[in-house]
Amino acid sequence: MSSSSIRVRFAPSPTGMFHVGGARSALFNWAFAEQSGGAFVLRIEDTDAARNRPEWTEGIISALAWIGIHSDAPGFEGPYFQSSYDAQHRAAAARLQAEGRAYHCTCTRDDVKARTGSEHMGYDGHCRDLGLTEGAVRFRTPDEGVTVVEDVVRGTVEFPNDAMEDFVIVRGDGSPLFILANVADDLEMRITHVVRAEEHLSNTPKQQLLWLALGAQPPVWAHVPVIVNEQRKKLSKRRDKVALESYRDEGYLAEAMVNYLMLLGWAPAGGQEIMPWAEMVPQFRLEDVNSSPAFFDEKKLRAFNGEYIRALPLDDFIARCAPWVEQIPGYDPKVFAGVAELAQTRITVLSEITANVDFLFLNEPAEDEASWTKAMKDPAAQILADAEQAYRDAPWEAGELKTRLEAVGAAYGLKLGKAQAPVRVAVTGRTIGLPLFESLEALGRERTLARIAAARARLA
RNA sequence: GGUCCCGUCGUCUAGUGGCCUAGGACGUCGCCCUCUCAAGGCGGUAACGGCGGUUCGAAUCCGCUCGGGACUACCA
Repeated sequence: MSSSSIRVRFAPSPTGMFHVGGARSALFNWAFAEQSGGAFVLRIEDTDAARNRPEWTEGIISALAWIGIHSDAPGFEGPYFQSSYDAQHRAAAARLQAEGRAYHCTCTRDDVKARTGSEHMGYDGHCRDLGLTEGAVRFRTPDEGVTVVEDVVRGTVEFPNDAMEDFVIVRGDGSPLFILANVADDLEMRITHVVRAEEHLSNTPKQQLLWLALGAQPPVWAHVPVIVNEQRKKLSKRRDKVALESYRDEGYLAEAMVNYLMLLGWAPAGGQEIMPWAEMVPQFRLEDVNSSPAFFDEKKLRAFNGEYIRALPLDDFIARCAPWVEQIPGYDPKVFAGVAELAQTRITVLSEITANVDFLFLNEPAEDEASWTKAMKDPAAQILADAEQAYRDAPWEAGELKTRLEAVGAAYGLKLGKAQAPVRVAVTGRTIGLPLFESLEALGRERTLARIAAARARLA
């Protein structure tokens, strides 16, 4: 890998399950780093001890690995933990104070409100020149002019300085805040491009001021659009299904998830959407990323997943189903291998494999009341009786089983489409499923006849 | 309230002044195929938020307006 000086970072805080929005940001960073042979730095922003938990950190690392961002891949650096850079953060704050760029302040929110008479007005600069030696530390922002942020996806964005309050960079207890720690770390880790979600855009002028005050050249900024729900609100951990892990557990393929996520806010040239990672990377451009929010559409994700499942070589498909089918009591890998191909076009998430093949392994087919009432109508009892008769001595092969059931149905003026329904439900428990006669062949004569008999008994 | 961002089919997008009677994908609807269900094939549906301007010509440029969103903590 040709190494470049490009260094990006992904800096999640471990305060919950790993989010699809975070995954998308990570992927954009990863693609950008990979295409230039640059570095991708993973930094866990764990300075909010009250909300952090080690298992969330583990979750981030394993979720990143799942989508192809492995800690042993070339270019990957970290994980670093923000909490272990506390000394550097404090040093940065001290330097800012020493140079008159920041000052102590003992005002409370209420003090400020009382003075300004407004909920909405920011800090009024009360302690600016008081020369206090304790309390929180605030950064002195310019009173006039504008701070210009050059953003690769948004263009030039100007923020009037008079609307920017002197913000707190260190708490009263001496611990640095995100806004400072984040900048100090990016500086320390020589980050060249900050690619993150748009929700951080309004922090950016402040951070840019911090970079400058710390004597450094700010990075290239790229604020990618947020991912929203159907209400067009930012995806929220409590309201929306956002945990990457839950998609993995449902049987979404990592390749499909990655492909889909990359398309949220970006599109490869030529209109082709299903595209492997290796082909997307070289053509990914930050400047081509859209600036409007994107809705996370699980329907489309499912469609992608179905495509990816169907494209799997059969062996691979079988292997990927293992975590689900192995949990079916009585599971037999050889039997499953025999019907797997029939199931491959019929599922869109891997977890659906269970309902398609469980009848082959369970002692009794699954109970589904709706299927039963739908299929066991009028001539059902006779059809089952005749089928049982016809199958008793039939050569146990799908084509023959089909021919015989066709004949059974014909006696009642029924096409195979109707005639097969009672048999299907008797044997598999459900009205929909794999092609019936191949299923019977796989099940075997003995169990097929037993289930037909059981259904007849229930009907009688 | 303040600051900022965004606005093409229901959704993700292509489109950067004429190739646009706006293309693709998902969804949806219909047809074909068919032992159920899928898959597959074919076809349909549906959008430039609005109003003004610039221009021979605007989805593309400008202004206004409306609508949506983010941030606004001694959280990250």
